[in-house]
Amino acid sequence: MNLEDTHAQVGALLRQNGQRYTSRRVQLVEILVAADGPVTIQQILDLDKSLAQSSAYRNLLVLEESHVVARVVTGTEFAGYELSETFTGHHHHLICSGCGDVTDFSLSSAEELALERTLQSAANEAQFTVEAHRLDLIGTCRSCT
Amino acid sequence: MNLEDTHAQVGALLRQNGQRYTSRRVQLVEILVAADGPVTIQQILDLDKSLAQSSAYRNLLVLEESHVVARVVTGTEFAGYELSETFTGHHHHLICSGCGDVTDFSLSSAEELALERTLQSAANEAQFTVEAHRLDLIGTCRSCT
DNA sequence: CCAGTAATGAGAACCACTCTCAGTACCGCA
DNA sequence: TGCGGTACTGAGAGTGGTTCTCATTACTGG
Repeated sequence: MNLEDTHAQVGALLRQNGQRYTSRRVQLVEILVAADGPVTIQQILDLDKSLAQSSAYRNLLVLEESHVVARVVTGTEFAGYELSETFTGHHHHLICSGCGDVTDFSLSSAEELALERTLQSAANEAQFTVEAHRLDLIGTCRSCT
Repeated sequence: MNLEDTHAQVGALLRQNGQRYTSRRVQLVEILVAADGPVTIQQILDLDKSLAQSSAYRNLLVLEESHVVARVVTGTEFAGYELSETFTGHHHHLICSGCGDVTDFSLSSAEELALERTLQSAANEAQFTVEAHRLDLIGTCRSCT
């Protein structure tokens, strides 16, 4: 999805929730678009010195409630935020235990389908209704090897 | 693994780390053995009123460092603790978005092997060295349906 | 242009978690 | 069995990421 369409769709999602697509929120979305994985609040504040911490948290919450961004908890540390799968497509995370960096990766649709089938049957056994799955790899990234 | 063996092995792991297996730690392990999923600090404190909060956190940290327990971060909420996979076997989590409850489930070894092969090849592409994977299902549990 | 309402920034408040420290329990050793 | 040293414990204070409050500012519909 190109940047223009992204902004248009974010605006639509926000308006559906009775929210405005203000310049602060545009800035946040652009930061997230530029990243190839979840971004922490601290990184966002460093990238945009004029943004108040409270505004960052508040707007990310609004964006989360409008399903524009997703909050990602990778470890014991801080939370990160990334665009929701509506924009990024379904994906998973490579979490480096050395530097804490998180990057996205995807499985092929065949692999993903096989995984979903497996998970569905496991969930059926436990009488659990699946809404989503979360799959992360923990290990060492290229630059930490 | 039966309770006796569990305590013996926990004791061994702790001694390897220069730690003692005190009565407080025995209590913690017994609480975790009785659970069928991660337990929060609050639940532990409720189950054992005589345990100081600081002792709970400190001992869980010691047990974690000795690879007896694993800290599990399921959502935006609090952390939970469970016995490490040495004791429970490799497993995954069913996370109920309704009540927040977390229960364990496992895949068959064939399914698990297939998953690992898929993940390994995806990681190779990204030049990422895999240490572990984490797979959770988010949805609605039986009693919240 | 003018309410009325939503968004913003600065700082205070909150709360899960960690640290400090004085008192207690345990272990090795004679 | 007693003794010294070290680890463990509990109570409370401290820390830091996150959330709340509120006065000010910026939209938006009429």
